[in-house]
Amino acid sequence: MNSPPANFNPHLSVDCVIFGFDGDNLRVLLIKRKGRNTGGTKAGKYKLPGDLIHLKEDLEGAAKRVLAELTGLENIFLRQFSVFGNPNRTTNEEDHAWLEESSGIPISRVVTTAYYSLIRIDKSKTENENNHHASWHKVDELPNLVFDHNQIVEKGLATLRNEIRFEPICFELLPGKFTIRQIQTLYEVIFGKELDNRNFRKKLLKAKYIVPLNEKQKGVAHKPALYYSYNRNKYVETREDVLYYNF
Amino acid sequence: MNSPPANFNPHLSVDCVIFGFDGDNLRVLLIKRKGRNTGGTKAGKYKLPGDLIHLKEDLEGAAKRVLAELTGLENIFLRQFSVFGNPNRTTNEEDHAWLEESSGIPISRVVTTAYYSLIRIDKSKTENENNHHASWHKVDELPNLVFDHNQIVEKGLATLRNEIRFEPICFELLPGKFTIRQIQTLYEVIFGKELDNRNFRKKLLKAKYIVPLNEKQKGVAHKPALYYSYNRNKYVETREDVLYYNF
DNA sequence: ACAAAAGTGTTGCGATTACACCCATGG
DNA sequence: CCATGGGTGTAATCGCAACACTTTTGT
Repeated sequence: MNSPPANFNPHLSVDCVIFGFDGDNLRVLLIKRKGRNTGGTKAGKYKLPGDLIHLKEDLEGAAKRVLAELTGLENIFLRQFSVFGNPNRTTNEEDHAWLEESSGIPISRVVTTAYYSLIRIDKSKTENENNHHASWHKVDELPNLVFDHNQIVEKGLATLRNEIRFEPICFELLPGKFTIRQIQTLYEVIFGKELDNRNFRKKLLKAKYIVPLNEKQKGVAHKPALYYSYNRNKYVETREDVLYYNF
Repeated sequence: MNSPPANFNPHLSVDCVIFGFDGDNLRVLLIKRKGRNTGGTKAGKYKLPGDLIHLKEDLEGAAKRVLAELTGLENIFLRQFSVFGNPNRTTNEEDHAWLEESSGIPISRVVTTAYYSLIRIDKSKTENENNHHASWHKVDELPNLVFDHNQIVEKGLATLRNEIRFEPICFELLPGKFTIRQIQTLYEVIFGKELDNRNFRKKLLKAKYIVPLNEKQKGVAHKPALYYSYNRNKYVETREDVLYYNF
């Protein structure tokens, strides 16, 4: 009925859990599914950004492609964390119909490799600048997603929660200059609990890769905070993992 | 030229890095590749146990199937750790020929999901009891494996090294009753360094899930060691992670 | 002057390290 | 009685947790 696979493999996909931090909340970038059904009653379920893998394409390459299309950014933090291959993950009727329709080929089961990615919201294309109907959603107030995408987010979040304790990857989520308080808030929302701020700064500022700038906040109605920046080289050289949170 | 896929998906496989501990060394279970070439000049390269995924089969199910066939064991420790999907991972000519021959179908690129598994060598079928030409190899003296299997082992080992620091999974590798020294040796070979045995026991024996038995070693030419066993329930109940090695 | 968030030090406790000798057994 | 590896305690140090007040700014 349909022609054989054209440029992509009908069994393999990547999906990206893209995290961003708006200063108060950890958010995930979702897109609204396009397709015939969009106008119907069940219009526009949300899904994770993802795509089938092109023939001859690397998995990570596919993830980067999806990311670049969506956010306009290259060289962003990207890490594989799991594979989802349950044979009935795509058997929900509506989901399956959409799959075949949007890919144009008959599809039985899709195994997806899941990546999580950390981006600076301010650097990304805004929600309206791309034509993917993308939007940022609070990670703890997500709508129902297609397939097993809720599960994928959950596992991606668990991975982030774990890895951020040992590696200074939080800076991928923060602007180029930031205050210590911003880092602390980020940790607090990721761990879901408050941290003692004296102890937090003490620990954090031992890290030589967090360097103070000669610049303070402006226009705030309280003592302005000092800005810092992250020196990746200092981390790579020394590999000192001062961040070691046992929450 | 060939008939379409019969019972399995030609793009998806699982591979298992099966670790065992013989009392002195960490070992990996390898099988010798069967096929026409076996008799030829380049006879019998080693590979990881693995297989293509059956249609409608779960990824983890496939890994369990491979494991059960090979070792005769069910319910063994199994954990997904990565996906390898580089499009030229199977392009080595010899490897690729073997792939198509043994599967009977034309194959372009195979994405494999890698699992690592911990088993008690003594409980497994012996090397001769199965007909897969399986053998245990010291993890630091592996031969050249097919495809990217050396890389897969390396990453599996790195994962094990990390996870064993936080979870009491070492018992999966030890016999039902064991001495503290055995655990220590296991950690030493995995971390590749010696540990202070007074401090090691002190830390270890705080864990309530390691319970002393009323039995000692017999027939050793020195003070016999006390045997202990692992109480999984005590761990699951309390989740006390006393194992916390910062090697 | 007031509100609001930034920034700062000390003390007690528990965990980690370093380190050396006696014990039980088989041969 | 000797060789072998099992098993034990203490003291010094380090890192972590708990905790409250002063500073700087805008209004």
